[in-house]
Amino acid sequence: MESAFGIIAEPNRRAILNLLASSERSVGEIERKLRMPQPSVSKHLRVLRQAGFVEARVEAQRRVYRISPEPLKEVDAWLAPFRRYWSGHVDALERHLDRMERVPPRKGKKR
Amino acid sequence: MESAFGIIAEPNRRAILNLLASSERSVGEIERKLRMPQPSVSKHLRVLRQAGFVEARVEAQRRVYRISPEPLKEVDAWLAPFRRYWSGHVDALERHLDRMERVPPRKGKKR
DNA sequence: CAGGTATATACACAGTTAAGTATATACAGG
DNA sequence: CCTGTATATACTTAACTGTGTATATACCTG
Repeated sequence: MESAFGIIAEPNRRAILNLLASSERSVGEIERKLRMPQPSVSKHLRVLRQAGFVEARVEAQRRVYRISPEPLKEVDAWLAPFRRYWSGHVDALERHLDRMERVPPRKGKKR
Repeated sequence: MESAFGIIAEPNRRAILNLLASSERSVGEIERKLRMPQPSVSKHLRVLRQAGFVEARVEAQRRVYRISPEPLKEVDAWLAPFRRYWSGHVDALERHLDRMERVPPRKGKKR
């Protein structure tokens, strides 16, 4: 599943991203902070890397991972149409759209 | 998988939410607009309903679904720490945190 | 070079789940 | 009532995906 949404559906991956949100980390640091087996960390990081959520820098035997924002940006963008449901500015337009924008599918009108 | 993230990992469910973002719809309307088998629509709607993404109003034999924002709000909130990566205001603080906030490498066990 | 550290990968397995098909329930209208 | 419409649910199946275990690769230090 290559969708950004599918990637962040996994709790451990979100935990890793949360950790990287504040600063870059090596695999070992993630492993210890999250108390998660090393192969698991590496595998999740691979998924995140291939999906563009993180990128790695090689530093001797270490790989230091950091956030790469593109896919998260995409998720953020997807949320846009829904923000009106909680973004305070509850004006008439919203209710209006909600009631009117129905497409009567080729039959008589109802209600 | 009860997490809001798991729920929206499914493309058809996102499509349904997108449709409902602009206005409420009956099951049949969704079925036709998305050209998706009715049992599939009903099943996805159940998942969405149980997870709090939508709520339904009964209207004769129809069930009219509409967005219920809470879980999406939660997703939106989760994104907050990452917004600094693309929210324009790229100031020194960010890079600073990114470099400095590393665990003091060794010198005794942590905690 | 040996030995240790850091990370990646291969493989088998188990749990989850979306899709398809069939059927059940509820209501409306003649 | 009977029929058609609208929606939900049961069950099976195939595909995926995360985990654990074991191993491979790379690099550093003495």
